[in-house]
Amino acid sequence: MTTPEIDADHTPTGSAAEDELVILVIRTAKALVDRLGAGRAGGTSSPMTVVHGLAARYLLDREDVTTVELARHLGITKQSTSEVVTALEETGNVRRAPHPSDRRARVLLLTDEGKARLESGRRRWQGVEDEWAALVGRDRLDVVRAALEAYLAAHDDDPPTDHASEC
Amino acid sequence: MTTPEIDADHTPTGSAAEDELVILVIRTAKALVDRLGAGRAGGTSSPMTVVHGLAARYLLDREDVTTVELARHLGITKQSTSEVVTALEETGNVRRAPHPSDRRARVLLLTDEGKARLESGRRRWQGVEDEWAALVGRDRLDVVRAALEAYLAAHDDDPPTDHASEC
DNA sequence: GGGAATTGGTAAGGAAGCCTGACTATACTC
DNA sequence: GAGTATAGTCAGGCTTCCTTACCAATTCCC
Repeated sequence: MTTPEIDADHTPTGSAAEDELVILVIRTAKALVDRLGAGRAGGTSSPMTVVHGLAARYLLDREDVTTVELARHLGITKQSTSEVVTALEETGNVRRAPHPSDRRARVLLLTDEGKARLESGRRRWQGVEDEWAALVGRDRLDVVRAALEAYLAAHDDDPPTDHASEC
Repeated sequence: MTTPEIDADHTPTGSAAEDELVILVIRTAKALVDRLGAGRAGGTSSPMTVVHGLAARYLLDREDVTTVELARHLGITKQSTSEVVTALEETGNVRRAPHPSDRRARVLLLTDEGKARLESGRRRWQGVEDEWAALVGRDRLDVVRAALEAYLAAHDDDPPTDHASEC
């Protein structure tokens, strides 16, 4: 323990395939998704998939999120978002309440049950993160976090054609 | 650096939603995929999707890759991999050649055209990476790369039930 | 040598996630 | 009040991937 000494220059293994960073991020994300999904298979409490988790996660501590705002955050269409929310609603994790000032909109609220389940999910995520930290060190992971946040902050807007502003 | 002394206070912004690292990785990956896919929409040269890119990327500089090995690398079933390879073959990027020593197997080889297209794709990835580097600095990105590689090295084996070794 | 079990590969059908297109109902602007 | 923009839903389809089922070549083992 205590800093596994990561060796930041790659010293290519010789054969082939030094993955690009972009590829690494995508592959890691897939590995994480698979990992998290595996837990779900065990009949866990989590809603359904990762998207549902992301959606619920976004709802936490917010009380004025509408479907379209969630859609923007998730980077998918509002229609797909609506499906996700419906699933979340049917499993008792989310409640649709009338919007206080806009009668066509509805705010999405986590139910108590939803909060509890999300909390369990978050603990699981935290576990993975801790494990990762044990591998490379907390400080490195902080750098990773900052870099990812910076990227997302820079282009958090590649909407898959909200398609409402098209002629 | 190399300080076991964990300094875990992130100074929460107060309002809400400090994303977990796991979430950040997944969201970044999606952003990247969307970004890369956007280029494809413009009638670009790239095969089809990110998976195809990952597959082609793995084939580069290797000459003895079979479908199942590729499947293992991609983390999907061999059936799905076969589909991917077929698509790659139909677009002239990959060629299936008989395996030198195993007559039931076939090796997957990038055609010259495939190599050219892959190269163009890699340049695009590199561009994204450069942009990111401009944002956070090369050195930080090197840390990110190392951390991702470490994670993948640790659990690169979550096969979605190869399902051939069951009961 | 001659099965039996493995392994590489393919084919057909289905589940899941997301998208486009079309349509209400409310809100904003003049 | 008319016209446009926005929140949301419904219907249908595409894509990706998985499951189940199946061949063909290989290896194990007697």
